[in-house]
Amino acid sequence: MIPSQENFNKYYQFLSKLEIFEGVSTKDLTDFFRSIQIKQYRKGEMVTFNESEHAKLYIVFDGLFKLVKFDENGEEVVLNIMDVGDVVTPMYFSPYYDVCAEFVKNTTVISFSRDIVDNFIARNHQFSTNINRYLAASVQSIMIKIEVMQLKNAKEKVGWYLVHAKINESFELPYPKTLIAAYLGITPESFSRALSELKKEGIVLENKSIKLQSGDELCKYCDRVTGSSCAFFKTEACLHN
Amino acid sequence: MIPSQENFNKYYQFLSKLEIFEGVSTKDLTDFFRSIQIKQYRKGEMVTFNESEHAKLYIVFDGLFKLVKFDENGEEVVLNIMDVGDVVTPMYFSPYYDVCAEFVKNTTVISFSRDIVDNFIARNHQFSTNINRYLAASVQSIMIKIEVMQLKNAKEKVGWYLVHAKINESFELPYPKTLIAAYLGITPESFSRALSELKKEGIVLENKSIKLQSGDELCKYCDRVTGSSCAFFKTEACLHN
DNA sequence: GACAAACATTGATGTATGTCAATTTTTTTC
DNA sequence: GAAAAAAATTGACATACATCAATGTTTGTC
Repeated sequence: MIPSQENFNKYYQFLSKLEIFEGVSTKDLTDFFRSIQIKQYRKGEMVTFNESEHAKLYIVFDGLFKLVKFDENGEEVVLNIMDVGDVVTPMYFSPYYDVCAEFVKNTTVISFSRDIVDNFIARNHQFSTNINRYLAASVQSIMIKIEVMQLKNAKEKVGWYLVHAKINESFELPYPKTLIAAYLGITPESFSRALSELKKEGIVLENKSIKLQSGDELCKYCDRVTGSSCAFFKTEACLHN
Repeated sequence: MIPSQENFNKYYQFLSKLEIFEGVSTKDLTDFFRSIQIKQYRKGEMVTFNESEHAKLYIVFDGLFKLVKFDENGEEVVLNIMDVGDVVTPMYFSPYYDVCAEFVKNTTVISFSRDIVDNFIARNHQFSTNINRYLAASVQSIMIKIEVMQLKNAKEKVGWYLVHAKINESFELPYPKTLIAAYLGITPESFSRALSELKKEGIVLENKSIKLQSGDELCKYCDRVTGSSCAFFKTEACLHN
């Protein structure tokens, strides 16, 4: 779908605030944004980024989806939860690597075809740098995910996710528990049991809002990268030295 | 250490064959390679890429190391096995994300400081593109790792690793079993038991060499991306359609 | 605001893989 | 090529989490 002028402005406003376009001149952006493609998906829909559909850069404008992989038995891994403003670039993946988008809400996705992106990268050094940073950040965050999945038990995983939410979303659990459980690689049952363990430590979830008894109960579940966005990072209240 | 002219040629030969320098003009490369730094590490050594040492691009010239992360209890995850020609770029990671190199053999590492790399990226578009591709490939391979670690049981993990080895290293197990076990997130004991399960299926490991009864026993453990490098990919002998 | 659908919790039970310990095999070193 | 060190195997046992099933709670829809 090619957007009308009015809609174009709406998308322009949205896109120009994203990190991957930071520092790119208004003129270049306007130009680049001319080639946006918009697509809507319904809650529950599932799309495989198969060979022919790989070659794009996708940005979530509105809604929510899971980036998942299935094995032969239909078991799924949640690679990432894609929220408004999040970016995914299967365009440089192997055409044989099938990832899949599973829409959790009705979702509007903005996409740019690979040629357009490659062309823009070639012409605009700032954008090229931004894409580098974005990819490096992806590498880092998946590495952290591996670490969490392999070293932590269920309680620690949930604790870790809660500090995350506490620091970034100010004490709100942003998604349904089932979704977070899947992201953490545990069952909803284990998630629930982990929560009741945490309750004993003074960490309570009251309709999606995190309540702490004394305030520092979650600190032991915090990693340094997440911690570095915390108001108390490296103060005497913080466990990171 | 700054290399002598003779050594410089040796490194030049080596580096110029790497994917990340593909398509870059000889002149630009020669220039860039002037700023290489060489460092040797001894088997068993461990180096944390702490804040001050993050800002580099590292290339394994010779030897072998594990890229690992430790938690508070000293438990480790092997994020990757770094072999000759492999590249790691913590330079765009958070300064608070500590990864660690654990040297499995005596190892020579070539590095470039971040300023130098950034500068080269700015001047040389081909190199910038290569770095993009390299980072995207990293994202993909870590995603595959997550998938393997979460969906497969011990036997399937080992089977998966063996197809890998079969296709890429022509029937040789490239590393000690303990190292591969750690990479797969299982104990050496489980690795060993998985191997004896596989033996029942006609897959035998005879001093680091993979012997197959009829030849297709490993196919069921193959993923499409790995498979796409196989000589029989998508032929009637292949399970991928 | 009633009903269905989705989400969440709780308990009982099973199992894959970790842990510990003893032994064998392979590799390294002098 | 003998001795020491490292790597691999095997068995007995423990356990965290998955699975299954029943029930309760929240959310969304007409």
